[in-house]
Amino acid sequence: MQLNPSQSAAVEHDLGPMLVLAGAGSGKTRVVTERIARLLQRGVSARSILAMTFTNKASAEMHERVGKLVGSKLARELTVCTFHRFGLDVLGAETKALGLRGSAFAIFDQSDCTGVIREILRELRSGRSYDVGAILARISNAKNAFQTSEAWEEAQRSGKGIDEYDEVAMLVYPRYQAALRSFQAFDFDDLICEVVNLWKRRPDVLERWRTRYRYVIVDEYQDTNHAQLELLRLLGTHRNVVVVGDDDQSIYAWRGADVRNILDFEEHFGGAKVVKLEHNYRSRAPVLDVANAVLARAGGRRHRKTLIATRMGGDKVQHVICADPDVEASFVATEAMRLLEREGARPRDIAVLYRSNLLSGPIEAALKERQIPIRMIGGTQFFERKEVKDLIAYLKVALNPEDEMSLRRILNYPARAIGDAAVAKLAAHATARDLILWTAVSRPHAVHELSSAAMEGCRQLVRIVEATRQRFERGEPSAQIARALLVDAGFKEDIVAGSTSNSAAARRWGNLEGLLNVFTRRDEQGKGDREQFANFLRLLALRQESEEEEATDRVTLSSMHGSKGLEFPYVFVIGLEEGIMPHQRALSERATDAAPSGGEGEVVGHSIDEERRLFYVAVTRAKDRLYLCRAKARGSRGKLVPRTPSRFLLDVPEELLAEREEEGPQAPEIDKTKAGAASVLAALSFNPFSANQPVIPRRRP
DNA sequence: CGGCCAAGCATTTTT
DNA sequence: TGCTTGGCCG
Repeated sequence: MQLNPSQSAAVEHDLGPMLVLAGAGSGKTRVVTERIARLLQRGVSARSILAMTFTNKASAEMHERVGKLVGSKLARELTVCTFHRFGLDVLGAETKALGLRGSAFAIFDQSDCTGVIREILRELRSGRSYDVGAILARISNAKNAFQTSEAWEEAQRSGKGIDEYDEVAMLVYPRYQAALRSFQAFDFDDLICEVVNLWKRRPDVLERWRTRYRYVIVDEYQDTNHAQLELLRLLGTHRNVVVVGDDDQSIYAWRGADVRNILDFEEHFGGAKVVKLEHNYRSRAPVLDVANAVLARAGGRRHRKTLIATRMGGDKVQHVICADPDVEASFVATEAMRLLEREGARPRDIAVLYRSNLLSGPIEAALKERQIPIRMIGGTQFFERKEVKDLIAYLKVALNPEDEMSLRRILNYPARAIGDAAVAKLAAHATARDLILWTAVSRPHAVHELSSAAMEGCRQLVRIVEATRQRFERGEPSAQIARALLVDAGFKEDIVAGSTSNSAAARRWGNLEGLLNVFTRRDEQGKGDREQFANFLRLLALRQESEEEEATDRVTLSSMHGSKGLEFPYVFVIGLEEGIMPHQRALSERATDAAPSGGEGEVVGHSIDEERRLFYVAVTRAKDRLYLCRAKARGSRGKLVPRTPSRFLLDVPEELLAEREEEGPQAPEIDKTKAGAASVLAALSFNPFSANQPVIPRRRP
């Protein structure tokens, strides 16, 4: 298909900064990929082009699509990666300038970081428990604003009120930074901030990167934070900076994204050209009418855009009013069934979106009941799951005994009598003699006053790690090594013993199998030596899913956030009630909420707008048909509570919606709970536990 | 040190 | 309502 005039303007644009305001479904990726192809055609060297995205998935897709246009050989020369990956590569290439011991550093994910903070809080013995996530969020905000702990403290004290969490965060921040440095580790924020710091400190280093990358393209620009803007400003002196985004889809302010980056782009990069892509090629007119109505009420500063439909016709958007969540779920499932059987829809054409993952339960059950295959997006990232991290930590220690963070993680996992006291003794012993912790662990008899149980625990751990190390030396495939390790360390027993239910244990074991599969796949493709494997493990923190599925034909269940960038012919949005969408937390502030640094007060109004944009994102996922569902009553910690319709729903003019009521199964409401459970079991007609429960082989005694 | 029980509390989560 | 967390006791 031909490009429209705005699209070609963006593709053809020559020199100088440009902001492409790409409304939902306006062919943004196409514009970016065609633009890259165009640059290459004009003789720009592929090596001088840098395209940054936020997710691995987005960068993979972009890379692939450019490859289709220009050939994979040329595409390989391009740098298409996530912001964080770029930061990592810069830091990795500049270890000398950074003054790091050795060339490797660790990358700490969220749980590593909260672990560090938990430890610091324990040392501070504040006598009260805190939400570590809230503290981390504040530290993260400060870091991204390049406030040192002192400057931050100063700013906070002179400025308006500081709350309790600010106080603690101030106390923790410098210790947290010091701890990271002592582990020679970077957190995700550091991957960006430390690049900026380095470049500011060392103009000569910056100059090298500037000459290398003369064309920079950034996707989803509305999601960038202050540090990323700084990085871009430093790198973009050639002024060939092109950013693409949509301020109306800014939904990550709570994670530190600063929508002002996209609003003020023209100020940050003087003389910028602005192109608006307002033609929508995704959704039918009735869907877009609703989307535009939602935006019409948006407050705050915006780059005003109105989506223009190109796909006319189509059904009115349905407003489905359900008696309760079970009715809602059965409506969704029944309607999905109808679409599959009568309208020729494939499962992959259907998505169910919700504000909070908590809402997925009934839908999941209702779809399963009808044997409809589902795929869930969201939840804890694969590589952040505890058991996965435990196994990785073992492997890391076996490959590098100096990795103290990983060692501490596995020291007493599974439990082997090395508690807090024993760890403290081991650490004290090591520090006093200037040894690494591992050395102390391998010679427990030398450690003063270590209990004999703990000593035995150390010996056991050393045996396991040592056996693993030898396997690596013999060059066994990594999957095989990991499998043996699982047996040696007794993961299975611990998981079975430590899980509340069989299905939980099965799920966790399944995650380990998933990790083994990742290893196997890697083993099969050429593999590489121990060092490469160690590096691979290190990079897992930056990777999301175990890169499976995708191609599977299933109904998608996703949080609204998780659905960004996706599209489906049929979309159900559920739970459109006050308190859920917008979420309660957006309506009333909580002490643990971290206000984005530099934010202009009025936090509450701010977040309501973000909720509205989130609703807009959800609506614009739909191509052909959209169902907006709400329940008249919904459980809130156990009790069924009446619910009022979401204000966003009320903002949509009535004539744009087709309203229908769902009363639920006419089956006389005898005993709801019993009838419900019984009918579910009857419908399943097979053992509900056998479904996703891999057989757990018993280990020989 | 580890297991058990009770209280508290519960968004969203690209890297 | 169901899970995590922390405190207490064996």
